[in-house]
Amino acid sequence: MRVSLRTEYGLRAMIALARDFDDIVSIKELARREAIPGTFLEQIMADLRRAGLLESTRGAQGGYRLKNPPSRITIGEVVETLEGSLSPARCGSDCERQDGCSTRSVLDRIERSITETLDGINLEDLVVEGATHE
Amino acid sequence: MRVSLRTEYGLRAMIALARDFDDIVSIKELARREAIPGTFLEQIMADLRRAGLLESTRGAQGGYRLKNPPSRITIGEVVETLEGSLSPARCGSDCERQDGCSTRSVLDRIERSITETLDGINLEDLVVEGATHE
DNA sequence: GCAAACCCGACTAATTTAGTAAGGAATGGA
DNA sequence: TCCATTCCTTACTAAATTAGTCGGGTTTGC
Repeated sequence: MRVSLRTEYGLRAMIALARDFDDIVSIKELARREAIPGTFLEQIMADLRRAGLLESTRGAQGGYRLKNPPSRITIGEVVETLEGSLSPARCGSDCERQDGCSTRSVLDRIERSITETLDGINLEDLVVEGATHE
Repeated sequence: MRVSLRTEYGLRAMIALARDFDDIVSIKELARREAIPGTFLEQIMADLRRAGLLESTRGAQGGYRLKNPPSRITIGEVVETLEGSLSPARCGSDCERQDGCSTRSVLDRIERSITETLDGINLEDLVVEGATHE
């Protein structure tokens, strides 16, 4: 259960955009600032845009910016977009004790707890926390 | 960031042992009850024993049981044993802004939050919650 | 002694991760 | 109008991880 590098990159890019909320920043510039491979970041940003967390401007002088203010975007949204569900192989239709299945409730409980935790932290929190970094 | 099947198996086995806290249960029996491949479970149990969460008895009529009462074992311990750290590639010695590195603090904060959450749930909680399963 | 059970390391197939590569489409400015 | 810039999309690949299997060894109760 580790956070993938892909998600780390996505979080860092989102936090960088949160720091300059008013500007449009290109992938090239973001990749340079955060030392992330450009073509990889391109894919990540596309996913975040499709998920409705970013908006893009195409063409020259184009780039990305947050679709909502930093305080309105949680890291839960970012992580869920880039990682998908927490659960492993799901208890499917072949599970004979579907209703009260204890396995299901254990994983669900863990998933709910973690989701709640991550939804409780927004980008603004992280910008403030990491403000001293340069 | 998904919980591996390996960890799910480990959690289920630990919960099963928590239900019969007084008995010694063999891997064969545990594997049957929880429908987990026996030789795979064997490896998982060995890891949990090495981590100090289980104790084993060798030879005929041997098996495993929890080293401590269910209320004293958290799922954080189980998950950490079986999954290892949450973090991806760590911010190593080549990171030029080691001290105030914002990346580091972001991942650390996420990791701390999740760890706290998982350490707040013990095996007894889960036994009670899943008690209706059969 | 022998069967039941844990113990241990090596091996493998399938999947996921972390990218790279190549080209297409939109757009601002000269 | 042209063209450099920038986003957009799909396809591919090497390395790592996951989910096991396999074959043997050791311990112990009966």
